Amino acid sequence: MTLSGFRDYLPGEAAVRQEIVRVFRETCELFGFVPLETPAVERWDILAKDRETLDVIIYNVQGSKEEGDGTKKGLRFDLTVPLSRVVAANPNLPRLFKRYQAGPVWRGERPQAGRYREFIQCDADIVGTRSPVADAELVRLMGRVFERLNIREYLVRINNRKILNGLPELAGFAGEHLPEVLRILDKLEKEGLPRITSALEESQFLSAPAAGRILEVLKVASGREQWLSALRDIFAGSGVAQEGIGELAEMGRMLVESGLPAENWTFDISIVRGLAYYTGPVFETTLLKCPEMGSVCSGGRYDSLTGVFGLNKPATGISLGLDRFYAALDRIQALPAAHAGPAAVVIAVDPGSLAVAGNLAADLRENQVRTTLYPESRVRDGLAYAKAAGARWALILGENEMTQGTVQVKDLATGEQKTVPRAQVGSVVGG
RNA sequence: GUGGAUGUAGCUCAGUUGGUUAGAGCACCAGAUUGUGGAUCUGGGGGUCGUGGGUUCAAGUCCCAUCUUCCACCCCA
Repeated sequence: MTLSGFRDYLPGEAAVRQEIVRVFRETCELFGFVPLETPAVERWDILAKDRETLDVIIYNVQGSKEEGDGTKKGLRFDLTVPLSRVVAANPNLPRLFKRYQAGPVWRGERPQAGRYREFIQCDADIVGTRSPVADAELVRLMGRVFERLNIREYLVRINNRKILNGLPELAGFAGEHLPEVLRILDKLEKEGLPRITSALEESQFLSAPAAGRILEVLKVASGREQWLSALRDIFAGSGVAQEGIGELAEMGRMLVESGLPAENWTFDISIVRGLAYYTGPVFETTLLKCPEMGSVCSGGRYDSLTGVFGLNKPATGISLGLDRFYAALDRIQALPAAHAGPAAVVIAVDPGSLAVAGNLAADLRENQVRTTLYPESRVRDGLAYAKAAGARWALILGENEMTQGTVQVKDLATGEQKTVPRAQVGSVVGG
């Protein structure tokens, strides 16, 4: 029995999860990223550096009696803060640092479907450039991961915090109330424009004209070229917003050139992102067939986070939530196939044949065939194991075969069985 | 963290206003078949009814607590 929000992954599920991570890693390397690994446990002041409110979700780590020091520590709740720490602590890293990392993180929130207390994040980050080209590369990278997993029906929605930062100026409300306003905008997709409209109109922080200006922005909602030009007009007087719009325009051009299909991305003013450290472009990805699972992959630019640790470098990153992604794919029956378990099972008829069977298994493995040597000389059980394990071939040998120098090769998919000379087994099973 | 549902065999579930040794299908195991799985037949094992208390002559059924999973809020992958 596991703790609430913590789970075991039995082989069938674990194999598929690892397959997804494998695709993620390969794609990252194809995009020129290098791996990074950091500890699960971090000093508390590092984790809580950016936001005191995060305290509520950070797991406390008591440490052992033996270690005895009073350092307060906790489990990492994301991979971005540790990355920022590493970057700040290692000034000799390449000026342009592209790293990927897949590993567990912990958050003490109430579990729900696709939402756990321990979950794996697959992160790709680019440190050392302010160019929106980097943000576009991250979106393209994750698009590639989706494509390789045969997921075509997904949508990356992109916004820029700089545009949202122009809202107080545009609508005429105090900047300190922006977080409240953003919380309302964030619910646009979930609750719909009518409810958001009344929420804005009823807000204590907003005058009627202010609410009206915000609604004007909301009506543009999402789009690509038209969206950009509409916002350019609305935010004509705001320098920050214009800067943000310009960055998105460049991102958009790069996405088009990268070959990301137009139906897979859009700009959307209601994408906010809760984490406070975002400063520029932000993105969220949902599976169109499973919108109720929410964002399975998201991220954004955090140009000032490394500064918190003493070395100021711009950075942008994206993160695929493996567990939620898996839960969503499972729900829409789109999980990738995973090859795990033996392709061939070698079965000895009698104890005297086990050694020769072991030798045959070694040969098959030498030929890259995933092979189990059935450890007992019981044909019935060996075949049952082979079937249950999903193996394609059963290779049976006993005294008769040993004297003839042959092996019985049974194709478990068709039930066909034939006598094959020992030397040819590799070509039959391998091909 | 707040509010609300849920929990019976490995899985999906049934179980009548509390009333004898708690059932079904699938799965599993054994035999028919001591060198051949998946079909068929016959037989079989398996549940302290999530856990712990309480009410009652009697609790799967009622009450309380606790845990799990799920839903909403919050937050987010």
